[in-house]
Amino acid sequence: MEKKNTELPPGCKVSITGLKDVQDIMGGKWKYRIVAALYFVGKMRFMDLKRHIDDVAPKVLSKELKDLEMNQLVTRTVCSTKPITVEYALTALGESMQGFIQSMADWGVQYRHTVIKKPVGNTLRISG
Amino acid sequence: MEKKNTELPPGCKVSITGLKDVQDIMGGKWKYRIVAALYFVGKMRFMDLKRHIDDVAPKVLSKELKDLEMNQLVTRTVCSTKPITVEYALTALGESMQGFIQSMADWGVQYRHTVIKKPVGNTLRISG
DNA sequence: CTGCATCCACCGTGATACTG
DNA sequence: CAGTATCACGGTGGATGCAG
Repeated sequence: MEKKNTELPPGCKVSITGLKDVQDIMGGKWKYRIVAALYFVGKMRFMDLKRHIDDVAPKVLSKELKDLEMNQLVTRTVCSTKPITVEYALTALGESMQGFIQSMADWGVQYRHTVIKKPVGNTLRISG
Repeated sequence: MEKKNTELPPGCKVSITGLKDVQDIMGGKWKYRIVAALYFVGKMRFMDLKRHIDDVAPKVLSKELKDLEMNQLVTRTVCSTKPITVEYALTALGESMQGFIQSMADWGVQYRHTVIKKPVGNTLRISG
């Protein structure tokens, strides 16, 4: 099995594997928004989350949450209330993403300022 | 035009717009790897890049590069050599992404350690 | 309220072959 | 060498309806 020359220089510190893992875990259109919402708002029920996040289709939200739960970034708690409700919350692991998510968002804001030159709005809404 | 309740708490510092911008710009399967390769290896020709990055199909690599160029993250320089060659390099803007890309990759490595519990390899190849 | 089932349209990705 | 053309395929996201 022939190895191709895919080596990076010795000083290289970035892990492509790490990048790919993150892309797998956070793939899809909504995961970053879900995590951000849960981080800043705290645990939420399904419909609250849905309303916060641009009215994503329930099927899609459900799937995204299931993915996040499987990867141990979110917990799902069923409350035995009258009509059943379910609460979602970030795990410690999920919260630990805030660091680079923040960096990413900040870069995006900076990019918008310097390149797109259009306002960010007031950066305080989940949708838009 | 009815506004939905999509407000985040006043202390919120993350910009969803910023996140979406980054997702738009860096969408697709290969862009992070391309940027990482160009960052650590420096300017490269098309085929070199292709070889570095897991032998991605030329059509796909071409498209990704065109996207990155359009968003001013890479430059494309045609060299009038015998058979024409083209060099791709990061712009300052592209290099400025290294910060959060690094954070993201590091988080991914940490995640792999604590959750997947499988080795990262030696983190020094673009593919794999 | 939650979220699954079904159906469907679209796009991203990929293999291969070909042109300048 | 640096791409483009063509074709094919699967996954993702979305609409709607229904079930626990």
